[in-house]
Parts: sequence; C-alpha cells; structure tokens
Amino acid sequence: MHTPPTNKRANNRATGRVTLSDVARVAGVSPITVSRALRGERAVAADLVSRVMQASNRLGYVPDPAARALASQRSDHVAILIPKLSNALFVDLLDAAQQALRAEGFQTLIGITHYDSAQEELLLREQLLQRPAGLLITGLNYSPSTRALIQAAQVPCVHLMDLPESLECDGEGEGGSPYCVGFKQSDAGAAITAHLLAKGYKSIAFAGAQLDPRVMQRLAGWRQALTQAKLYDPALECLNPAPSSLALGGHMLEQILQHQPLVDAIFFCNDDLAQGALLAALRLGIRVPQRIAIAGFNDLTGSDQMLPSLTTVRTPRAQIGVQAAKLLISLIKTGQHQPRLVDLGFEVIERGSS
Amino acid sequence: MHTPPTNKRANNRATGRVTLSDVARVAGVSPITVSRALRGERAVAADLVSRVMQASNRLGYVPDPAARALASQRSDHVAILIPKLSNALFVDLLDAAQQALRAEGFQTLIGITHYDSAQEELLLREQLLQRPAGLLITGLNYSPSTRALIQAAQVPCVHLMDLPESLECDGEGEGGSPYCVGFKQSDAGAAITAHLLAKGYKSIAFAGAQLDPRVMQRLAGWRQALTQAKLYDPALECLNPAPSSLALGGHMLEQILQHQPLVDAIFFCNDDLAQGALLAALRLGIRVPQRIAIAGFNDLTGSDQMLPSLTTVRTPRAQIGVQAAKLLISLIKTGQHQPRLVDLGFEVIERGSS
DNA sequence: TGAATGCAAGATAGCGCTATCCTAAAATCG
DNA sequence: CGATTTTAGGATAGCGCTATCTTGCATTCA
Repeated sequence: MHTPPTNKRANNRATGRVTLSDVARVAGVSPITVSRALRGERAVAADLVSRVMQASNRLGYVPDPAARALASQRSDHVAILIPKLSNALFVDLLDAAQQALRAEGFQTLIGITHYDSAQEELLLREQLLQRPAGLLITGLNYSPSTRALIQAAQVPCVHLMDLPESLECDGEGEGGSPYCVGFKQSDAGAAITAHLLAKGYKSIAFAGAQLDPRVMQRLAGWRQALTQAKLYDPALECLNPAPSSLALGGHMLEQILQHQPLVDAIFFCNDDLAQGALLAALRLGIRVPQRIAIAGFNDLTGSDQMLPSLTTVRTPRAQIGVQAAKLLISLIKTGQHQPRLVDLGFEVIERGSS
Repeated sequence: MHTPPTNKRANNRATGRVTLSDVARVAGVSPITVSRALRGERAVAADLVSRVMQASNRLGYVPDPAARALASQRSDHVAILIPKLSNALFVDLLDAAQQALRAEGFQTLIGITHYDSAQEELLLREQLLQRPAGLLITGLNYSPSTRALIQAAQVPCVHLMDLPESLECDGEGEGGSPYCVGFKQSDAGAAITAHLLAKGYKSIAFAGAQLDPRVMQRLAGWRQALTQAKLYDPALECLNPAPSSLALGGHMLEQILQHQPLVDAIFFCNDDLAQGALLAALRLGIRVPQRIAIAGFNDLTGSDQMLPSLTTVRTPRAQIGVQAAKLLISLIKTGQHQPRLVDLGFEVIERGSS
C-alpha cells in the first residue's frame, strides 16, 4: 500500500503522530515559528507564543527526539561513564545524576568502564555516535586518545569525584582546566589519617584495593599526614589491585595483623573493605578498636550498623551527581559556567571503630 | 557562510562525517544498496556486499543512529524500567542486562520508578518517545494504562524477575501471555520456609518491607508452607511498607522478639533486612541461630561474610538480566521467541544463621 | 524625509538514513 | 519457447525537525 501524498500539511500519515506542522496549522503560523516558540529560541511575539502553546497543548504535541537530533546534530542524551556498578559509590552517583538530568528532559546513557581505559575509549566512541548533549566522566581522564575524542566531539564535559591537584588556573592552552565536581581525595585521605593520629594511634596502616587514581590519591594523603607526624613507614602500605570487596577487606586485616603486628589502626580505602575487616575481626575475636582501630571511606550503607560502627569519611556522592548534572546543563545551555571547579568537601565521621 | 551545494554526492560538509553516500560512491553502487548490504536486509549479491564492506571499513563508516531512527521509526535504544537503585538486586540486574545489550549494539535507557506506578507510566512515556527497539520491565505490570502504552507502541517487551502465577498458556486474547524471565517468587518463599521447618523451627515469622508484588508473593509462599505444616499464624507476619534497609531489619528483629517472644526463626524478604537483623542481634547479644534463626532472600553481597553467615535464597539476577536481554534481542530481530516464559529457578543456601 | 538599520516571521533546503515503488534481467513454467 | 513469476538493484520520496538565508515592515538616523 502506498498512501499518495494527499495534502502536504496533513502529513501525520498512519502513525497518528502530531507533528510540528500540525501545530503550525492549528496555530496559524509557519512550522519554523512553532519550533522557535517552543524552544524559546530567538524572539517570537508574545501573542504568537501563546497561540502556539495553546495549539501544542491541545494537540498533545511532543517533539520527536530523533528528528531533532538529526536536524540539530545534538540529541537529548547525556552520556555518563562510570567504573563499576558493584561499588555502591558509583550507583549513588548514577542515581543522583540520572534523576537530575531527567528533570531537565535529558536521557542518560550509561557506560561501565570496569576501570579499563581501552573500554572507556570504546564506550565513549559508541556514546558519541549518539551525539550526546553532554558528558559526565568519573575521574580526571588523562588518556590522550580519550581526551582527544572529547575535544574533537565538541561536547560539554564534566568530571566527577575528583579535583585536579593544583587548584589554581593553569591555563593549559585549550580552554584551560576541565570542569570538575568532587572533592580533594588526598585531603580526605589526610584528614581521616589525622583523625586517627589525634586519637593517639601511632602505627596506622593503609589498605587499598583496586588502586584506581582516587585510591592512589587517598594513599598520598595518608602518606603526607604520616610523614608530617614522622610516623610514615612504607611497610605500612598494603596494596592490592583486586576489586574491592568485603571478603578482601577481611583478608587484608589478617594479612596486616600477621605481617605488621605492631599496627594499631588501619585506614581502608573504601567502606566495603573496612566492613569486611570489622566482620573478620568479629569472627577472629579481635577487639576493635582496642586491639586495632578501623577506618573506612565513603560512609556506605551499613557502615553505621556495623559492630562497632565504622569510623569513615562521608563523601557527598549524591551531591556530586546532582551538582555535576546542573553544571553540565548550564554548560549545554549557555556554553560556559563559572567556577570550573566545584569542591563539595567531605566529612570525617567518628564512630565506634576508632 | 553558506556552502553552495557543490557536488550532491560529496555531502559530508564541514562535519567530516562519513555518510552512506560516501561509501556508495567508493564502492560504486547506490546508497540504498550500501544500506541493504550493511544491514543484511534483503538479498544483495555477494561480490557487492564485499565491495561495500571494504569501502565501509576503509572509510571508517559508522551509521548515524539519529538518521536511522528517523527513517525507520526505530532507535537502537532499549529501555529498562527498574524500581530502585538502592537495592543491589536491581543494580545487578541492570548491570547484566546493560552489558548483554551493549554487546549487540543497543544503548540502554534507564528509568527508576521508585515503586510508583504513576512514575512508571511517565517514565515509559518519555522512553517511548525515543522509539526504543525493546522494553525491559521489572515485574509483571498490570497497571492498565501502562499496559495500553506498551500495546500501542508495538514494542517488544520482556518482564523481569517474575513469572505469572499460572504457568499454563491462558491465551488472554491479545498475543497470549507476556514474555517473562525470572523465577517463581512464591515457590522461593515456600522453599526457604520449608528449609526452616526441616531444621526444626516451629514458629517462623515473616518480615517484609517495601511490600511490592514480589515480596507479597514470597509472603504467599511462606503462608502456604506454614499452613501446610499447620503452623500458620497471622500474628507471625511483620509487614512494613517502608523501603528495605539494614536499620529497618534491626528494628523488625527487635519488634518481633518483643511482641512474639516464642518466635524461633524469621524469614526476611530481602538480605539487607536480614543482615541488619544479624548485626542488631550481635549488638543486643542475641544468639543466632540458638535463640533465633535468621533467613534472608537474594544472597546479596556480604551475606556470606556475616556473623553468623546468612542462610538465604540465591536468586539468578545476573542470569535474568542476560537471558532477558537475549530474549528481547531475538524478539526484536525475528518478531517472536519460544518459550515465552523462562524460569531460571533459585537455590536455598544454608549457612550459619539457621 | 529618504536611506540605513534592526527585527521578527517565513521560505527553503537539507540532516543521513530507510520504506516504497519501479524496472530490467534472470528464473520458472505450461 | 513465449508468458509469467521471481529477483536484485536503483530512483524517488520522505521521516520531523532545525540552520540558514530572505523578506517585509517598523525604527532610527543624517
């Protein structure tokens, strides 16, 4: 069957879809005016706008994202790149960002990198095909090819969780510093270490898994705090590239107690490790914090329920998701935003385990 | 600046994008033939196909999803509707489904319903605007308007986690039963209850939060098992519509112990509740399983690490995500699939808490 | 007051692909 | 072996929107 092209204006064919032209006809204006009126782009006379609005509402018009994307070379998608969904941290980030984006009419495209920069590049490449309006990327990515992709795509991009080491503007040629929403991981690492020091612990180990850039920065903060207190010892570092998990935390506790019996406190780079350590301590009859103090990072679900409850660093991940989304949207709409760096800070939460 | 339409075939303008026509020109065929060759649609002579492939690879051609979506009225998106990201169950589901979909070139659109059917309908409406190729929906949705939306959209849809009560074909008019990948929630509820009965527990309480349809089915399974054992008592039901959490699990344990001191076992509808109960028991000095046995559901992360380790029902959520994605893809490509119902079962995991 | 300027609305022309129809050649048949 | 059917490639025409240029009219200035 081929429906002959009857009246050019009544082009809603068999689909039943209400198009711009339909609205235009009802409002008695040209299609392009409807487009402009609905997008608020350029000046359109107030009475025309209201007529268009009325017609649009009456017909229940909804723009077609695909047509819009094809014509404007920009979709209503925002791509988000996240390392893993098995870490609650990133789930909270995703949840918050997704909700904030949806409120502004954006669809979220997720990409899980598994901490693999080749995967990250591939994912980004796939996502860029959709011509997203913006990009949210975990961490400050310095993979040159990924960076080049973003530059070439001319898409606004906000980095999550992390801030560059030097807060000052370092005008690095192309557009200056990146947009970032997060907090200083190294400061947070130093702060929780300082807390343990203040409580009188003398031999404070660092236990880190995954060893992504943020863990390494927390490690740097810990090093700095201990060095300053003249208590730093490389033997106190327990690093494992395996993914973070409760079970691994338990193993690490045992390992440290065995090899470094003088250690009286451990700073775990993530709460799941610390929770695992607390459970292992319970199992092994090791008293926390009497025999050894435990501190975690992120204040994940359950940390306040542990026995003893877990001393940790509360990180504003939901806030980061929301603020990053807002920053990105402003970037999409206006092309720029000040400041480029948003530091949402962190908070040391002292609980029973220290 | 207006670039005059020079050569119609060299239409990759300033964007640098390689289009179908570019490939067509290089391969010495018409654009439509390239389109057909690359999609494998209709018959195209083998030598032409290989010429097209070569040209396509050489130029690095990648189809534009927006153009494709506009022309074909179908995008490469698959929409997934999930209640919450705060329940690890759904995160695992999403993770698995997303990965399987991506492997086949589909982008995942997420929607978080927060167990709100009005939200669900709104989200679905928004997602349908993107003309998704398929739909993954948690649970068997019976909200009439949502159902109507799906029907009207003519989009393949697979339901997750749950199977309809009557497994027999009940030819309900329009297209028969829905496509489902999951397991029988009520059977799982009955099975874990049967396990507790077999261990000799006589007064087995049910503690449920959120009270979504799946929880209610587990409740039904528990009721049925206890009724059969002539041990059912409505007073043993502890139901709370609040979201599931560790803290709530602790509260529920205390509540049950206080109001029903004779209870010797509790079946919690989700592992986070059960984990919270175990921690609360530890805090209160209540011995598990001696004073009271605890069982959970889903075998979430950490359940094996608890003290004592948690008896629970292992549910194949990652499998469900993957299988549902596969079923959906087959549905998208071929229009149908048998069987319509995929039961992936479950497994009772006996651990220290019972 | 006539020319220069601004400004809002419209006409035009695609964005990059696929659905549909068409046609010429090959394959099948009575 | 001519008539019918099948087949594979191409021409054509949009999908529903926005970028861009053009035009008509009200403002402003020398």
